[in-house]
Amino acid sequence: MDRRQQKTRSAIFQAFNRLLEKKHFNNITVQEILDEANIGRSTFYSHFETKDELLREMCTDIFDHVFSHELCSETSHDFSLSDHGLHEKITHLLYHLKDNKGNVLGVLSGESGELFMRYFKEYLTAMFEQYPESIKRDVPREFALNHLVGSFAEAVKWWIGEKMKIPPEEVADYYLKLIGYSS
Amino acid sequence: MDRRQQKTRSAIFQAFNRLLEKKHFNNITVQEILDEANIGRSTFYSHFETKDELLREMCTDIFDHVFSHELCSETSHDFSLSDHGLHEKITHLLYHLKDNKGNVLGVLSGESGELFMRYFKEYLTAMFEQYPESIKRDVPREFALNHLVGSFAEAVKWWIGEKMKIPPEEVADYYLKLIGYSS
DNA sequence: TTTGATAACGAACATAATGTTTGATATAAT
DNA sequence: ATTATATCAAACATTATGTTCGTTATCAAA
Repeated sequence: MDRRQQKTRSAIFQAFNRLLEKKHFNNITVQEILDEANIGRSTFYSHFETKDELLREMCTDIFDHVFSHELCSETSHDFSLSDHGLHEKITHLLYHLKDNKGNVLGVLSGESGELFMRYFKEYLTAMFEQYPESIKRDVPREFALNHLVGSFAEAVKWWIGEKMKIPPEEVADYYLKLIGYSS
Repeated sequence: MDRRQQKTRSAIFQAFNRLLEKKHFNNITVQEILDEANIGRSTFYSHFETKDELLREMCTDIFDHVFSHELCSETSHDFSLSDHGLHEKITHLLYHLKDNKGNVLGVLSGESGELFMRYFKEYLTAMFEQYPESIKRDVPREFALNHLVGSFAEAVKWWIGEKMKIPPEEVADYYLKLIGYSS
């Protein structure tokens, strides 16, 4: 990819991030992004069709990074399933989120939380599906999966709201207790 | 209040509701509301400052109605706590939501659900606090309560997304199983 | 280092939605 | 019947979105 494209793309992302920390997604105009990123109007539209697509792409970038180890370690070797239990996986994920603090998490706890959460949940669904034993069987699968994903996402939101002061291991502990998971 | 005001106010609410059933809040224009309600532009703006405020007012209307029984039955007589277990209470609540189908469905769709969920969770927190046995004790109280409230709200959202085709009793069953609650 | 390709620029433009102002008309309260 | 005011329609200002186009700057490859 052309260096120029990389440069403007990342300029847009950074500008967008800065704005998202301050105001709600809906109240951010394209013009503000242009000013903050210091790029031309037509340039923006040659990269993203709409503001929504910008958010979508930014979210996938972030989560691809946060979930990268998780997913590839799972799909590449089979034995990793026994290597890493759900507890370790969750802990690992929380550490990643903690690392990403500056860029990303202001958004998640901030005003545009729901939009961000939607993408987060997509990734979480894929994750939990790799741990069939976590999905209770005396309840419809979709319902149980939705419960796991939703409650974990809520737990993370709460944790972030509490400034992540509880250690990841402990959060994982609490969560697994509440969903009745025994490794 | 002037009859004329009542008339247009309710005309706006009804029109808005009809539109919310068909399309997403964000994609509804004021013009469409005007056409559907058959009122003048300036009339709308003499009632509501923005489209968001219209949604907000409609939400409070709905919740005042849906939760009225719950709240008054709890605060008025003490014995109701022993009369109704958590299972019955949840079932009751779900039936109320189902009655409000049209309204709730529209309001909950997409990002419009944010407001709905916030109000909903406030009520739910109060509700779960009346059932101390539902809050697991080997986990910080705030974490556990957040889990109950968040996961129930998610379950309801899912249920509504599924057109409420599962009977309330069954949803209550599933949910209580997942949080490990034994009446 | 030259050259051909293309990304970025910026200004102008079309389109669409929001919200305001106006003075005339209709309807309510008393 | 009179007074107050809600509604109306139409025009208007404003703001944001997304597109177009000719120019300029930058890149990658020979």
